[in-house]
Amino acid sequence: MVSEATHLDPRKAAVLRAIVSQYVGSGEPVGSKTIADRFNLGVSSATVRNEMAALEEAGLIYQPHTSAGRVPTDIGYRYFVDAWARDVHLPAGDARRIQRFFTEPRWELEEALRETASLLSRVTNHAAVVFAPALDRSVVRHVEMVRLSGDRVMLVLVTDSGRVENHVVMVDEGVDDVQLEQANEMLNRIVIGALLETAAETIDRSVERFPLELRDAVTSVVKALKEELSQRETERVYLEGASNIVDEEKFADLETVRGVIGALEHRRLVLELLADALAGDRVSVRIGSENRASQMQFCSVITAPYGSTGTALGSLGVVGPTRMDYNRSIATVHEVAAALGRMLSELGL
Amino acid sequence: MVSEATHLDPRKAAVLRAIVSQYVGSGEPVGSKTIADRFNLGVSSATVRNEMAALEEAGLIYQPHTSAGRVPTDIGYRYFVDAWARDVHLPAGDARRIQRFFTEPRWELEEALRETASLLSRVTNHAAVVFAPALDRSVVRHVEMVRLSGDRVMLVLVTDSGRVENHVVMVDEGVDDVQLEQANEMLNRIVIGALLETAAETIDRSVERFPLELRDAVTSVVKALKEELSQRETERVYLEGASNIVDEEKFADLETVRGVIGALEHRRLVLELLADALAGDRVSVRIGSENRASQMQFCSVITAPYGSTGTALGSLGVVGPTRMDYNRSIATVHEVAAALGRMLSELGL
DNA sequence: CTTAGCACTCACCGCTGCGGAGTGCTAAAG
DNA sequence: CTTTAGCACTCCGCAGCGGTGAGTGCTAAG
Repeated sequence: MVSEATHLDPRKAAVLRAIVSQYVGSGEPVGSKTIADRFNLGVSSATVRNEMAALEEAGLIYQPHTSAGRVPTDIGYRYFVDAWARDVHLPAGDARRIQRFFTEPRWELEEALRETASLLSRVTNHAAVVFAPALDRSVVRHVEMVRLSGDRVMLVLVTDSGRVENHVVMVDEGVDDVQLEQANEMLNRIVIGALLETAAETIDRSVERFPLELRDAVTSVVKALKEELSQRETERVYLEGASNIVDEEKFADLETVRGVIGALEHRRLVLELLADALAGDRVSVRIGSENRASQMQFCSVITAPYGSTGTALGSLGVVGPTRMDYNRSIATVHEVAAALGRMLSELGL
Repeated sequence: MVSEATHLDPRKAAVLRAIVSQYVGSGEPVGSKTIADRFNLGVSSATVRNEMAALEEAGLIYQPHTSAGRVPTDIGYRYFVDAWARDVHLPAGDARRIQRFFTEPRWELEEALRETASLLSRVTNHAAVVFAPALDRSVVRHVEMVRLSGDRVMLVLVTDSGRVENHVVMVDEGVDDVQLEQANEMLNRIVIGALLETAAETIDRSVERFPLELRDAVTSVVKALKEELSQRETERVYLEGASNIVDEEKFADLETVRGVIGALEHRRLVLELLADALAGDRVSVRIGSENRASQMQFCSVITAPYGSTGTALGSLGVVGPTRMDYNRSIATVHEVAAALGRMLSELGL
């Protein structure tokens, strides 16, 4: 993925580090004098200038225009992150804030995840995203069919992870309450303990065990479940703090802001952002052009999987400008993911 | 609320109308010559200038600076809306688009509402909001208690409007499955047919009918339900198209955009916006400073209740700049509300 | 009451000149 | 060979300036 990191001699690295730190803070191109003055590298600005020329040659920094200071490129940020941004730990204040949040009792999974997104956005001042637990491991605990009106039946499916899936299916008008209840019992016998993923197939295999007049209903249940599983995941994305994008990005270009916010509204796109985090097991950082989506060229996305056992239940992350405080963001995402994982594991998931 | 509309003689009114129409289209202050040329009022620009001076005196328009054209004030927009923006009908294209949307079969209430918000935002190019059906009329159809783990029980509650409420409650470890089932049956006997609103109280009144070892569980069910009903409504707000705010507002001020988007993320605030629509029975328009929230001073909010029978089930609307095409927006909100109402009524709600 | 004419105002635009930050290069010092 | 001081150079950002044009308010005539 990331090309083998160019190796930099210690002083070049120090200069790069200084540039990134300074630029992230000030937002303005940083010059050689600033570095020589403020970071005690023990060399003069002239030397720094030489090093900068080399760093620019290597593609790690660039000048917005002749006779301006330097700004990190995406590659420069990448080096910075790989070299120094791992294993930084959180400011104590933030750590406490996160801890306090997770000690409050919380029963509702959805609410908890939404609020986690909100916490993440407030602590980092970036847009935050939480993707709800993957289905893979969920086991069906109960199925209930409830008649809403003549031919509309609500199918409710409860899993051990505390998720409730519901879907309206149509049944033949002729089906009476007794038949429905029989079908319900039968469904429960068949499906309890099955993985949610495979529930539809499990039912499908047993369809001939149902009385004839109910088969239509059962097959539509199967169909509904399959749809559900493929589509619902886009609805399990919680986004909070998108407004942070507006002012935190110094984007000259309103169009860019619009693009980013628009992209965040596309759940599919957000899902993609979070997808590879699910696969990995560490915090993942995607910087600027490393993002596939064109609207995200000026953003960095920091994501992490969360889960109690090491197998990821879901993932979460933040989206901010490439010019962000990577140390803090990474540490925060890491910590929140860990804390959420602990909370879920205490809930027995 | 709105102060008794100043009465304008026909020609002043015509000039105001011209100014609003023109300004909404062009976004630039409109001068007397433009009006005299483009709108055939049969008078010269000098006369228009005189009328404009009077309109400015009356507070309906203003000049951004001396020797600029005129721009409508909030009061001017208000006059415009009251006088001409009612009962305008939709461009045929939009009408068809809406109709087509609502002919697609749709079973999931939540999904339908979310997509309705999306439709509304795409047709109007504004941020759109849909507030889910009010609880008032929902009748409980079924209650189910499902044990998730030792002491955690998931309470699922299905209403005839197709809503599913779920909440995790804690029970005494000692309660076994048989007892739980008994309690469940009893709960169903008590609560089926009750209004969702009053379900908690209904249960509360019958708590002594339950066996002693289950009372704790039942009271926590009651508590959970009460919380649920008071809090959940903020989670029934669907917002789509917030990114439209970014570029459609010509806000010089990024801060304003940030404020608006931030406000839209606050579900409580959005809820307030939608609240009075629920009470009324027509499209409601709130212009600029007519909004209570300070962040909304530069926005107009157009809302309408929807519902099959005349009693509102919920409300929906759009949020855009005060400089919006009121005719179109009002007509669209009206039409979508009506169509959604029809759809729900076909579903038997 | 309407309108033509006119003087006036003021945002906008492009131009110019200046100051300053920051650079790259060169040559001397270590 | 590396570091550093010095210096000329580039170019952004800003402020000042006059011209242009849109739009106004006022006045006086129809």
